[in-house]
Amino acid sequence: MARKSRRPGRPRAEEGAAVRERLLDAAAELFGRQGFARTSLRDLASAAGVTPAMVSYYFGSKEGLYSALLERALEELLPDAAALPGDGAPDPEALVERLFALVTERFTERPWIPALLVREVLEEGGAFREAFIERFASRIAGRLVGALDEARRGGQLREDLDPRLAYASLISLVLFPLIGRPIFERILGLSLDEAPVREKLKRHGRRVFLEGVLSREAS
Amino acid sequence: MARKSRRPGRPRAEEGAAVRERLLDAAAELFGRQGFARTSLRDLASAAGVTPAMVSYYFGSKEGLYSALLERALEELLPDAAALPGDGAPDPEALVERLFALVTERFTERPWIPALLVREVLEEGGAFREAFIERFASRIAGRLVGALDEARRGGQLREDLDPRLAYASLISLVLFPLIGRPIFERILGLSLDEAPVREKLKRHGRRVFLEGVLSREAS
DNA sequence: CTTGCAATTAAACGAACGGTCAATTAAATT
DNA sequence: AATTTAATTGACCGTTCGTTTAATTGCAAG
Repeated sequence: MARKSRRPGRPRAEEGAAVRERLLDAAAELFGRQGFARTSLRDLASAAGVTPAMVSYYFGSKEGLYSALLERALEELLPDAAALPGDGAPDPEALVERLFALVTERFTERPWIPALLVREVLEEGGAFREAFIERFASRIAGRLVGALDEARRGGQLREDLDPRLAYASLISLVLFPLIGRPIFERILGLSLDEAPVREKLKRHGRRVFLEGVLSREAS
Repeated sequence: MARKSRRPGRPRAEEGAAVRERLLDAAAELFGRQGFARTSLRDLASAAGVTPAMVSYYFGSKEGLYSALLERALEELLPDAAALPGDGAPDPEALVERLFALVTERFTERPWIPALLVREVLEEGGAFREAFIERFASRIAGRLVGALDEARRGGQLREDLDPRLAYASLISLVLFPLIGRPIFERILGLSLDEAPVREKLKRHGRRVFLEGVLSREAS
């Protein structure tokens, strides 16, 4: 990776990608794989082919690089979130289908996203938990709980359903197989790299959730 | 916590609990709350009221203390796992009820267990993943998948159900609300400290899963 | 009562860490 | 062409970490 040691000084303009971007890429890779604390500035710099001082230069500190990375990751997910439920027409089946498809595909094509989620949101003291809740989870939760409740009042879902618990179940069914992917794959002998398996998983999850919450008459 | 600094030497026999146990307790608390890397030996020792050298003395190293802790945690959970499915009589409803009750109660009364699960099993590179899969997850998975498949062949569950995916859904519904407990509690305004909320959650999870997998005729 | 082992402390060690800085080179501006 | 600014390095700093060691004290065995 890192070319042989260079002399100091500003490099010629022709060469490769911006250092800032390479540092962010290296951070996504290494923080996702081994976590924030276990990744040293020296690791990061060497993966990006520069010296640790560049982290200070571009991001002020290791924490700064981390914030920038999370910022970028969040930015990538926001359009997905925005495209989720049609606020006006509460069609729970379409919403659920869309949610399963979105999460399953995004999280398999960019496996460092669930890894970061585990490390920085689920984990006690995770650096990203606050930002994630404020700017992401609570917004989505609000809309989904609202949509579920509306569908319930419209008679599509079971009368006695608590929409908050339904939301928790939905998120569990959608997220946990991908968050626990390495473990499930090993003990069940499945591979989400294969598209047909992903399809089966989506179809199965959708069905369990919908059968579990739809009202009997409406189904 | 730690009494004023003592002179060296072996302490009088009368006083409190064994140092080894106090170190394990402190490790459960601190590793669960702030993680392995962010917990220094000095933190640990001070929480246990001794000096960091005691960790070397009793466990050889910080890693050794960690292994001993995980060992103890696993030992605590094994009886629960053993008491799970009656191998002979596949009654999915009873099994599911037992599983929800067990996990929900254990994980709320000892919140450092889900925290450790996140950190050391779910997390990429978690130190406990291998041991957990070998000695715990794969055994439970084998038995549960078997029980689910048997129930399916017996006509209690949907004919077209893949028991491995059903297992994944079951585990997701049982585990994720507790693993993501702090986040769910915040964005949904619930508190699992209250027993009635726990009961509602169990009942809801059980129902979603069972409605999602039971065959229509048999229910 | 003595001798030796067990348990503990204070002090210190070397390694690794995050971070800073002067020096250096190239590009941009005047 | 001269000057300023941007980007980069290598060397270094102070801190913190996990671990080791020597000294110290109590207890058990002979």
